[in-house]
Amino acid sequence: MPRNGTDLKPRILAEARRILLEDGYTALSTRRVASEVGCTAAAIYHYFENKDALLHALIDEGFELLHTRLEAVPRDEGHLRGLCAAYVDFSSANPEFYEVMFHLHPTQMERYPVERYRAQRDYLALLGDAIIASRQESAPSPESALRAATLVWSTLHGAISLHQAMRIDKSLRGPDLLDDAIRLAMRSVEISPLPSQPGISS
Amino acid sequence: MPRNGTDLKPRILAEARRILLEDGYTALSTRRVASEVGCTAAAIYHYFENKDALLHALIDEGFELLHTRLEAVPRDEGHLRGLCAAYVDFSSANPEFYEVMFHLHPTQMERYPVERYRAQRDYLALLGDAIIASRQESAPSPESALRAATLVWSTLHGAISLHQAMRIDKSLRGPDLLDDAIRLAMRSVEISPLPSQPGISS
DNA sequence: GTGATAACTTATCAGTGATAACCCCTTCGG
DNA sequence: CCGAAGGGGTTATCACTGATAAGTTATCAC
Repeated sequence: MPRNGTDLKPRILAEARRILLEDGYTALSTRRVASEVGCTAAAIYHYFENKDALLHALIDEGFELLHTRLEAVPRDEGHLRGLCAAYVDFSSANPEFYEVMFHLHPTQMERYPVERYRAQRDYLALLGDAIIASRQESAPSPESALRAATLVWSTLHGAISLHQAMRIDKSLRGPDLLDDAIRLAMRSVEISPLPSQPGISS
Repeated sequence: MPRNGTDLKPRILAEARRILLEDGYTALSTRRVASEVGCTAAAIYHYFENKDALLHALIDEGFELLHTRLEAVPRDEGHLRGLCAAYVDFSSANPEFYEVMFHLHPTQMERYPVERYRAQRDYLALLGDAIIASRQESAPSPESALRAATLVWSTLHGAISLHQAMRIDKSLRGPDLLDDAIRLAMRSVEISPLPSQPGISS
């Protein structure tokens, strides 16, 4: 039972989230979290197996936040476009969340199985449903919808990634690239099936 | 003058490159490099201002390699498609290079100005030229060619990034996503200008 | 009360990037 | 031929990082 008044676990999570959002991923160290919580670094290991577990809890939060954002998109005829815009908006509003959610490679975080990223299937399913709904005349199979959704996601992610890594040319405005990516993602499902898709039967 | 026989700088670079390619970015530490070179960690700081400078030299190598790969693409009617395929091939053949070249954020490597990534303008220029050449009937302006090239690049990068970070669904084959991205990137310039591009006059 | 157990702390380890101070070998001016 | 200069390193050390083992304290069940 807590001898420090309140339970430490939510406070650790809160401080870690604050540090991540305010000072970025590199500033997130166990000692820093501990000092702001008011405990010892070793205490964190009673609530989280290791630092990656703590980080993973934050990633879960990020996926949950993204999920609510995407669920809030009205399911009208502009559902797919709204999902794309909401995804990009989420990345711009929470760049630190986006970074740890999608940019941390297994190289840097190898302890956790990909299975825990199950929440990502949620938004892929959302995207897939929207894609199926957007072409009710020739409804694609679930598999090809998943593949098309992955391509949409990938298109948006590419622009977001380059934008956040500040790799695009200075003469280009970042938001323009993001807009272009959204338009292209929409196009990718309008004109699909793309020619010569070996893995797709339809 | 070298008292260790050969000059240490190329050997440091060689060992660092080997460690990066064989054991990945996280295994690349100054002490590890030093031990494999046969010197002390502090010696590295005589040849490189800090670890980031060493890493940056490797990134330069990566850009040079990518540059030669792209330059080798025949400039025929399939130039643009060849560039896309060569870019994707490079990322698959040299994932560790690709990671440090395009995935390291300023958060993790903040000492170096974006200007040193000038080599990236080379392949953007290559892409832009290929785009201009591919539509000689209505040649786009250099600015819109740069913008279109960035979108092509972004589309490829998105698929590569998700593939390398192992974020795509297990039921999907990674190469399929990469192929889809190449096709979509080609489509993006065939159907461009995309509708309602605020920043483009043509 | 007494034991068990959860909730910590203290001490410590191994490894990281980085720096200051020193040493040693070569080279060059005289 | 000799002594100063200086590049090419080394040793020692600092301030960090994540992580663990062992000890301590508070709380709860009985």
